[in-house]
Amino acid sequence: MADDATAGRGDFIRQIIREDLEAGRHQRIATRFPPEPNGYLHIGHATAIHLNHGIAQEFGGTFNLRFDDTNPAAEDEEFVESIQADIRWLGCDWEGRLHFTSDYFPQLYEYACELIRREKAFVCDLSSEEMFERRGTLTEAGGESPFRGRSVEENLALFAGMKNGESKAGERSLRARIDMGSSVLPMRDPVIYRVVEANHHRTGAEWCVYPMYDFAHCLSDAIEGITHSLCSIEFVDHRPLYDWFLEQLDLPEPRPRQIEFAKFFITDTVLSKRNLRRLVEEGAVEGWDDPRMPTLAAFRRRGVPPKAIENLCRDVGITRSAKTIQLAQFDHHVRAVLNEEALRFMGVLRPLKVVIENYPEGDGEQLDAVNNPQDPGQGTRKVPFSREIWIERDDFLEDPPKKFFRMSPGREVRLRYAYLVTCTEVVKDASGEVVELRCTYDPETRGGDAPDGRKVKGTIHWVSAPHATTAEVRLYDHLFDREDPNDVPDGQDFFASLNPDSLETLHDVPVEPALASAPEGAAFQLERTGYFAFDPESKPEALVLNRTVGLRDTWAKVAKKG
RNA sequence: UGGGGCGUCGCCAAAUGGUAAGGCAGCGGCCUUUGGAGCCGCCAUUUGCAGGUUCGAAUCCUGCCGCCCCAACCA
Repeated sequence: MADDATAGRGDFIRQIIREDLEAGRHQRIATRFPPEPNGYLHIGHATAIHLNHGIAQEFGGTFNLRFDDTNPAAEDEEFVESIQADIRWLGCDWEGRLHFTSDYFPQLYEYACELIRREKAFVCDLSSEEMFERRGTLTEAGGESPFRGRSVEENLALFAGMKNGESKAGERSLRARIDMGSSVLPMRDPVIYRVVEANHHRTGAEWCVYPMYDFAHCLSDAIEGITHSLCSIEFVDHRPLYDWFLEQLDLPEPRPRQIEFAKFFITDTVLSKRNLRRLVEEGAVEGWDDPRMPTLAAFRRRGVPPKAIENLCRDVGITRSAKTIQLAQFDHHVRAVLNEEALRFMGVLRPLKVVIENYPEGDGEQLDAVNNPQDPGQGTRKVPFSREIWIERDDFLEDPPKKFFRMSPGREVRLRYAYLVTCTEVVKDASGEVVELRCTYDPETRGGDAPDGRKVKGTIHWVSAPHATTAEVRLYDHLFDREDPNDVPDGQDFFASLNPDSLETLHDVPVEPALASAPEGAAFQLERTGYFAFDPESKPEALVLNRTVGLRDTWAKVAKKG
C-alpha cells in the first residue's frame, strides 16, 4: 500500500510531503479535492482526485471532499450528486468527510470582519468597470481606490449592510488592502466578497454576500486542517494571496501549503467545462453522460473500467509541465484492464447468412466456449451451433488478397470453438450482392481442431441463426475528426470539427443467447470485434450494447498497405 | 511588455553531478482456435540553443530562444 510513498522517490509532491513529515512540520497528512459543483467531472479531474486520495492513503492521512460552492449563480445540486457518484466510481472514498465551503460562510464572514479590523480590507464602491480602469496593466501599476481609506467602523457597518441586502449586486465589494503596484496581479487589492443576488443550492437566500475563491479557499483549507493543498498550475500566481490571508489572520501553524501540478489534456476532445457544456446545451451530444463525452459519467456508461483511469493517471505521472496525452494511451489502458477482466461472447455486427449443407437439419448441438482465455478460472459456457449461422460480412471476400485469412470460396476456415468449414458456393441477388454462402463442414473437427493436424490460419466468429438473441449495438467513435478540435479556420469553432459518424447504431444484431444472462454491470468482449458494456437503457428482453473500445486491428493496417 | 511557470524521442516520463530507464505510438519477427493477448528485436552518441565550471553536466553558472499562465465582483 505504502509503496509509492516509501519505496521510490515518487513524484515531486510526495517528495515534499515526505520531507515535511521527516522534518516534523506535520504529524499527519490531510488532503482534499475541491470541485465547484458547476458541471460534470471529466478525465482531466481524475489526476487531482487520485493524487489527493492516493497521498492520503499512502501516508495514512485523510482525504476530504469539499464542494467549493461560493458562486450560487453557476452552481447546482445536480452537479453535487453527479460529482459524488463519479468520485465513488473512481474508487476514492472520502469516508464521510464531505464538506461544503458554504458550511463555513459564517466563519468566513467573521474572518473578513477581522481583516477589516486589522485594516487589511475595505469596502469599495467602485463598479467593476471603474475597477478595471484603475487596475493598471501588466507593466503599469494600478491606482488605489478612493475608498481605500475608510475607517474600520465605516467598513464594518458597510460590510454588514452588504450582508443584510442593503447593496445591489455590483454596487459595492469588500477588497483586500494589499498593493495596487504589485507585479503579481492577484495581489492588486483583490475583491474578496461580492454581493450576489441568486439562490444558493444549500443556503438559499440566507446570504447576500459570497466570498471569492482566493479568500475562501485557503481559509477553508485551514479550517479543515488540510496540510497540502494541491491544485493545478494556473493557480501559481495566486499562491502569494493564499499565504497572505493565512498570515494576516494569524492562523495557527502549521498552515496549509499550496502546491501546484499540471493537469493533463487529451487529444481528440475538448475538456473545458465551458466547451463541454456547449456540446450538451447545443445538442451535439445527448447529455453529460453521452458515451462520446470525456466526462467520467460518460466513460462509466461506455464501459470504461475505473481501474483503467487510475492506471492512466499513474502512468502519466505528476509534473509541472503542460501535457496532452494521446488518446491511444488512454485506449491502451482501457484495453489492458478489459483484456484481463472481460468475459467473451460472440456477436455478429453485420451479418451474412451461411448454410452448412452437410450439417443435419434440426436443433443442432451445444459447443464449449472459454469465457476468458486470460483467466481460465472464469470457466466455460455452452454455445449453440446449427446448420444456419451468421458470420461477419467483413469475414468473407469472394476474391481475397494474398494475406486475407478469413472465408473465401474453396478455402477452409475455423469457426471459433466449432468446426472447420469450407465455402462451396456464393449466392447473390439480382444486383450481384452476396446474400448467402453455402459451406460444408468437417465433422471430425468438432471444437475446431483437425485430427490430422492440418493447420488452418483463419478463425472467425459466428452466431447460430435460429438460436440468436438480438441486440441494439451502439458503435461510438471519436466525437471529433481531428486531434485538436479547436484547430479550425478563422471564424469557426470546434463545432466545425464534429465527426458526423461518431455514433453508428446497429439494430437486430445477432448475439449468442448467453449474453442475455451476463451480469448487468459486466464488461465483455464480442470476440474479434471489441469491448462492450450494457447501456443503462438495456433490458434482458431488449439488449442495448455500447462499444467501449475496439480491439487493436492489425489487419486493418495490413489491408491498408495493400 | 511586468510577474510567473515550463522546455529530455511523435506523445508521456525517469534521472536528485558518475556517463540518457520505462510506457504509449511506430517498425520488423515469433507465436496464436480472437489478425486479440503474449513474446523477441529496432526506435535520443544526446536532454531548446550558445558559452562556462568540473576528471566528469540533462543535472551547477551565465546569456539567449521558444511555448504557456496572469489584467472576472469565475473557480
